[in-house]
Amino acid sequence: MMVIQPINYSFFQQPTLDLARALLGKLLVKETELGTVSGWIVETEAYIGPEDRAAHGFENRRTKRTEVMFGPPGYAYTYVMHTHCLMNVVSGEIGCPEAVLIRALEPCCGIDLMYQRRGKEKKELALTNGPGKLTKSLGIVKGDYGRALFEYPLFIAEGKEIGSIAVGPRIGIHNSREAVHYPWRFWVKDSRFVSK
DNA sequence: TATGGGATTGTCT
DNA sequence: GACAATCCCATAA
Repeated sequence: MMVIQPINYSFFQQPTLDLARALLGKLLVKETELGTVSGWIVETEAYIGPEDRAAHGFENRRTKRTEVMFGPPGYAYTYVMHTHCLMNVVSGEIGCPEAVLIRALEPCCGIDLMYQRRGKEKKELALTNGPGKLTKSLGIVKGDYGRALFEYPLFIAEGKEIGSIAVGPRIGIHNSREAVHYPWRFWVKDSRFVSK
Protein backbone atom coordinates (compact mmCIF):
# COMPACT_ATOMS: atom_id res chain seq x y z
CA MET A 1 0.00 0.00 0.00
CA MET A 2 1.29 3.41 -0.94
CA VAL A 3 1.94 5.80 1.92
CA ILE A 4 1.48 9.50 1.27
CA GLN A 5 3.93 11.75 3.06
CA PRO A 6 3.61 15.48 3.73
CA ILE A 7 6.02 17.65 1.79
CA ASN A 8 9.11 19.17 3.44
CA TYR A 9 8.58 22.49 5.18
CA SER A 10 11.21 24.17 2.99
CA PHE A 11 8.83 23.87 0.02
CA PHE A 12 6.82 26.77 1.42
CA GLN A 13 9.86 29.05 1.70
CA GLN A 14 9.71 30.64 -1.74
CA PRO A 15 8.14 33.82 -3.12
CA THR A 16 4.35 33.71 -3.31
CA LEU A 17 4.11 33.85 -7.11
CA ASP A 18 6.64 31.01 -7.36
CA LEU A 19 4.77 28.99 -4.76
CA ALA A 20 1.50 29.49 -6.64
CA ARG A 21 3.11 27.85 -9.68
CA ALA A 22 4.95 25.20 -7.68
CA LEU A 23 1.70 24.06 -6.07
CA LEU A 24 0.31 22.99 -9.46
CA GLY A 25 0.54 19.21 -9.72
CA LYS A 26 1.03 18.78 -5.96
CA LEU A 27 -1.39 16.69 -3.96
CA LEU A 28 -3.74 18.24 -1.37
CA VAL A 29 -4.74 15.66 1.24
CA LYS A 30 -7.30 15.68 4.08
CA GLU A 31 -7.70 12.79 6.48
CA THR A 32 -10.77 12.41 8.68
CA GLU A 33 -12.51 9.63 10.57
CA LEU A 34 -14.47 8.92 7.41
CA GLY A 35 -11.36 8.34 5.34
CA THR A 36 -8.69 10.07 3.29
CA VAL A 37 -9.48 12.29 0.32
CA SER A 38 -6.93 13.85 -2.00
CA GLY A 39 -6.62 15.67 -5.29
CA TRP A 40 -3.93 17.11 -7.54
CA ILE A 41 -3.91 20.91 -7.55
CA VAL A 42 -4.65 22.25 -11.04
CA GLU A 43 -5.51 25.91 -10.35
CA THR A 44 -4.24 28.55 -7.90
CA GLU A 45 -4.38 32.30 -7.30
CA ALA A 46 -1.85 34.48 -5.48
CA TYR A 47 -2.85 37.22 -3.04
CA ILE A 48 -0.10 39.59 -1.93
CA GLY A 49 -1.48 41.78 0.83
CA PRO A 50 0.10 45.21 1.05
CA GLU A 51 -0.10 46.07 -2.65
CA ASP A 52 -3.10 43.96 -3.64
CA ARG A 53 -6.50 45.59 -3.42
CA ALA A 54 -8.20 42.22 -3.86
CA ALA A 55 -6.45 40.67 -0.86
CA HIS A 56 -7.88 40.51 2.64
CA GLY A 57 -4.52 41.73 3.89
CA PHE A 58 -4.52 44.83 1.66
CA GLU A 59 -2.48 47.62 3.25
CA ASN A 60 -1.43 45.19 5.95
CA ARG A 61 -4.91 45.06 7.42
CA ARG A 62 -4.36 42.88 10.43
CA THR A 63 -7.41 41.40 12.12
CA LYS A 64 -8.38 38.21 13.85
CA ARG A 65 -9.37 36.83 10.45
CA THR A 66 -6.16 37.71 8.56
CA GLU A 67 -3.81 37.04 11.47
CA VAL A 68 -2.52 33.68 10.21
CA MET A 69 -1.28 35.29 6.98
CA PHE A 70 1.14 37.43 9.00
CA GLY A 71 2.77 34.33 10.42
CA PRO A 72 5.21 31.90 8.79
CA PRO A 73 4.32 30.18 5.47
CA GLY A 74 2.94 26.67 5.22
CA TYR A 75 -0.23 27.10 7.26
CA ALA A 76 -3.89 27.00 6.26
CA TYR A 77 -5.93 30.18 5.91
CA THR A 78 -9.57 29.15 5.72
CA TYR A 79 -12.51 31.51 5.73
CA VAL A 80 -16.21 31.42 4.95
CA MET A 81 -17.51 33.02 1.77
CA HIS A 82 -21.31 33.20 1.62
CA THR A 83 -22.25 29.59 2.21
CA HIS A 84 -18.88 28.08 1.41
CA CYS A 85 -15.44 27.62 2.94
CA LEU A 86 -12.33 28.56 0.95
CA MET A 87 -8.81 27.27 1.49
CA ASN A 88 -5.50 29.12 1.13
CA VAL A 89 -1.84 28.26 1.70
CA VAL A 90 -0.12 30.99 3.68
CA SER A 91 3.11 32.09 2.01
CA GLY A 92 5.73 34.83 2.22
CA GLU A 93 7.90 36.00 5.10
CA ILE A 94 6.72 36.49 8.64
CA GLY A 95 4.94 39.84 8.83
CA CYS A 96 3.85 39.75 5.18
CA PRO A 97 0.17 38.90 4.57
CA GLU A 98 0.47 36.68 1.49
CA ALA A 99 -1.35 33.50 0.51
CA VAL A 100 -2.25 31.21 -2.37
CA LEU A 101 -5.90 30.31 -2.93
CA ILE A 102 -6.53 26.73 -4.09
CA ARG A 103 -9.20 27.04 -6.80
CA ALA A 104 -9.44 23.56 -8.35
CA LEU A 105 -8.25 19.97 -8.00
CA GLU A 106 -8.22 16.82 -10.08
CA PRO A 107 -9.68 14.06 -7.88
CA CYS A 108 -7.11 11.47 -6.80
CA CYS A 109 -8.14 9.27 -3.86
CA GLY A 110 -11.35 8.97 -1.87
CA ILE A 111 -13.69 9.74 -4.73
CA ASP A 112 -16.55 7.82 -3.11
CA LEU A 113 -16.30 10.06 -0.08
CA MET A 114 -16.28 13.14 -2.32
CA TYR A 115 -19.58 12.06 -3.86
CA GLN A 116 -20.95 11.38 -0.39
CA ARG A 117 -20.11 14.92 0.70
CA ARG A 118 -21.11 16.73 -2.49
CA GLY A 119 -24.11 14.63 -3.52
CA LYS A 120 -24.15 11.40 -5.48
CA GLU A 121 -25.98 12.97 -8.42
CA LYS A 122 -23.08 15.35 -9.13
CA LYS A 123 -20.84 14.90 -12.13
CA GLU A 124 -17.20 14.07 -11.46
CA LEU A 125 -16.10 17.48 -12.70
CA ALA A 126 -18.35 19.20 -10.17
CA LEU A 127 -16.54 17.55 -7.25
CA THR A 128 -13.52 19.82 -7.24
CA ASN A 129 -13.63 22.41 -10.06
CA GLY A 130 -14.13 25.42 -7.79
CA PRO A 131 -12.71 26.72 -4.51
CA GLY A 132 -15.89 26.10 -2.53
CA LYS A 133 -16.49 22.72 -4.10
CA LEU A 134 -13.09 21.22 -3.38
CA THR A 135 -13.22 22.17 0.30
CA LYS A 136 -16.55 20.41 0.63
CA SER A 137 -15.30 17.29 -1.16
CA LEU A 138 -12.21 17.10 1.05
CA GLY A 139 -14.03 17.99 4.25
CA ILE A 140 -12.01 21.16 4.80
CA VAL A 141 -13.79 23.50 7.22
CA LYS A 142 -13.30 26.82 8.95
CA GLY A 143 -11.94 24.89 11.93
CA ASP A 144 -8.88 23.97 9.85
CA TYR A 145 -7.76 27.61 10.13
CA GLY A 146 -4.11 27.76 11.15
CA ARG A 147 -3.31 24.07 10.61
CA ALA A 148 0.21 23.20 9.50
CA LEU A 149 0.20 21.95 5.90
CA PHE A 150 3.33 19.84 6.35
CA GLU A 151 1.76 17.51 8.95
CA TYR A 152 -1.24 15.19 9.20
CA PRO A 153 -4.18 15.38 8.84
CA LEU A 154 -4.32 18.25 6.32
CA PHE A 155 -1.25 18.59 4.10
CA ILE A 156 0.45 19.08 0.76
CA ALA A 157 2.31 16.09 -0.75
CA GLU A 158 4.37 15.43 -3.85
CA GLY A 159 2.11 14.90 -6.85
CA LYS A 160 2.77 14.28 -10.50
CA GLU A 161 4.36 15.95 -13.48
CA ILE A 162 2.23 18.52 -15.27
CA GLY A 163 2.29 20.02 -18.74
CA SER A 164 2.49 23.72 -19.48
CA ILE A 165 1.17 26.32 -17.06
CA ALA A 166 -1.31 28.98 -18.18
CA VAL A 167 -1.42 32.45 -16.60
CA GLY A 168 -4.25 34.98 -16.42
CA PRO A 169 -6.23 37.43 -14.29
CA ARG A 170 -7.97 36.25 -11.14
CA ILE A 171 -11.67 35.47 -10.80
CA GLY A 172 -14.41 36.99 -8.68
CA ILE A 173 -12.70 40.23 -7.64
CA HIS A 174 -14.49 42.74 -9.88
CA ASN A 175 -14.60 45.38 -7.13
CA SER A 176 -10.84 45.52 -6.77
CA ARG A 177 -9.98 48.28 -9.26
CA GLU A 178 -6.47 47.98 -10.71
CA ALA A 179 -5.90 44.61 -9.00
CA VAL A 180 -8.54 43.08 -11.27
CA HIS A 181 -5.95 42.73 -14.02
CA TYR A 182 -2.98 41.31 -12.13
CA PRO A 183 -1.99 38.03 -13.88
CA TRP A 184 -1.85 36.10 -10.64
CA ARG A 185 -4.00 33.11 -11.55
CA PHE A 186 -2.20 29.94 -12.61
CA TRP A 187 -3.62 26.71 -13.95
CA VAL A 188 -2.58 23.49 -15.68
CA LYS A 189 -3.24 24.36 -19.29
CA ASP A 190 -4.60 21.03 -20.46
CA SER A 191 -6.59 20.09 -17.36
CA ARG A 192 -10.35 19.48 -17.64
CA PHE A 193 -10.67 20.14 -13.92
CA VAL A 194 -10.02 23.89 -13.73
CA SER A 195 -12.88 26.12 -12.56
CA LYS A 196 -15.26 28.16 -14.67
C1' DT B 1 -25.82 46.04 18.53
C1' DA B 2 -26.59 47.21 13.60
C1' DT B 3 -25.10 47.26 9.01
C1' DG B 4 -22.99 46.20 4.58
C1' DG B 5 -20.47 43.45 1.61
C1' DG B 6 -17.98 39.37 -0.17
C1' DA B 7 -11.45 35.34 -3.28
C1' DT B 8 -19.04 31.21 -4.41
C1' DT B 9 -22.42 28.08 -6.06
C1' DG B 10 -26.68 26.56 -8.08
C1' DT B 11 -30.83 27.61 -10.34
C1' DC B 12 -33.63 29.94 -13.35
C1' DT B 13 -34.28 32.85 -17.63
C1' DG C 1 -26.43 36.44 -17.63
C1' DA C 2 -28.92 37.61 -13.34
C1' DC C 3 -29.90 36.65 -8.67
C1' DA C 4 -30.89 34.34 -4.32
C1' DA C 5 -29.06 31.61 -0.58
C1' DT C 6 -27.06 32.50 3.88
C1' DC C 7 -23.42 33.83 7.10
C1' DC C 8 -19.09 35.49 8.80
C1' DC C 9 -16.55 39.38 9.70
C1' DA C 10 -15.00 44.14 9.90
C1' DT C 11 -16.50 48.58 10.88
C1' DA C 12 -19.04 52.16 13.03
C1' DA C 13 -21.87 53.83 16.79
